[in-house]
Amino acid sequence: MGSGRVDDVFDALGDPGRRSLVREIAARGDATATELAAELPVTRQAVAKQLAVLAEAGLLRATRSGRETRYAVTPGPLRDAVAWMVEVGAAWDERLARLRDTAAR
Amino acid sequence: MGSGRVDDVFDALGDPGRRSLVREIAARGDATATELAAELPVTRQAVAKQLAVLAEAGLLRATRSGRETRYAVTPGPLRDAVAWMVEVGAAWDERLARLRDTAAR
DNA sequence: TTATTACGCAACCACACGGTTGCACATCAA
DNA sequence: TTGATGTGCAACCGTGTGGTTGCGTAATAA
Repeated sequence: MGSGRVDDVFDALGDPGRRSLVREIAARGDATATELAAELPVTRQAVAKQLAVLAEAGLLRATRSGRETRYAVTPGPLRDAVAWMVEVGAAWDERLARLRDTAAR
Repeated sequence: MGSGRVDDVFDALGDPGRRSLVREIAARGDATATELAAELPVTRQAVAKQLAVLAEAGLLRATRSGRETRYAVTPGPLRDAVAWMVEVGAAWDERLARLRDTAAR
């Protein structure tokens, strides 16, 4: 169950840098590669690469307007990943199943 | 918040093979490296290495009895990871609500 | 127009890491 | 004891990938 998309999400979230990007974008609402790179010790191209991976995994949505491309968080895949964790956890600990209510919302 | 332990969990779950191991152990209840490797196209040492990573992240608990070491899932860290995802998702939702208010005006 | 800004793409590089082989030690059965 | 089984540790290897530099192009500003 839910292995296809969920796998991509975990792969994408497997990198600390990418997790920071998701966190930052979620906090800002949206952002461009240039904006994000401005406050990081890496180049814009590096950030753009990671944003591409996140977008490929479905975690971000890219919208180009004029000469800039803005990225925003797509909560759907996150919910799938949460479901996976709850599922695995539920097999071992029924207490975790209660989180399903909170997460499913 | 939620950066220390959660980061280890995502790093550990970032590998497809390790996710399979967690899934399998959760289904069995517990298992040893030898048992798991018996049904995989990799060596016991490879499995043992991954189990060590998972245990280091707090996802597994190792219990040695006699000459065998059995691993079982520890649900705590999974809960933290779920919390992180819900948190990020919530931040997005909040932002979205704010945009909705602005647009309605 | 010219200059500037923001992207995207393509090589290239270095290092982390998953996997392997080999070996030594501990435990249980004979 | 001897033999089989289960681990753990160390060294080595190949590759995936995050990061960089460099360049070409589209969109705004002057």
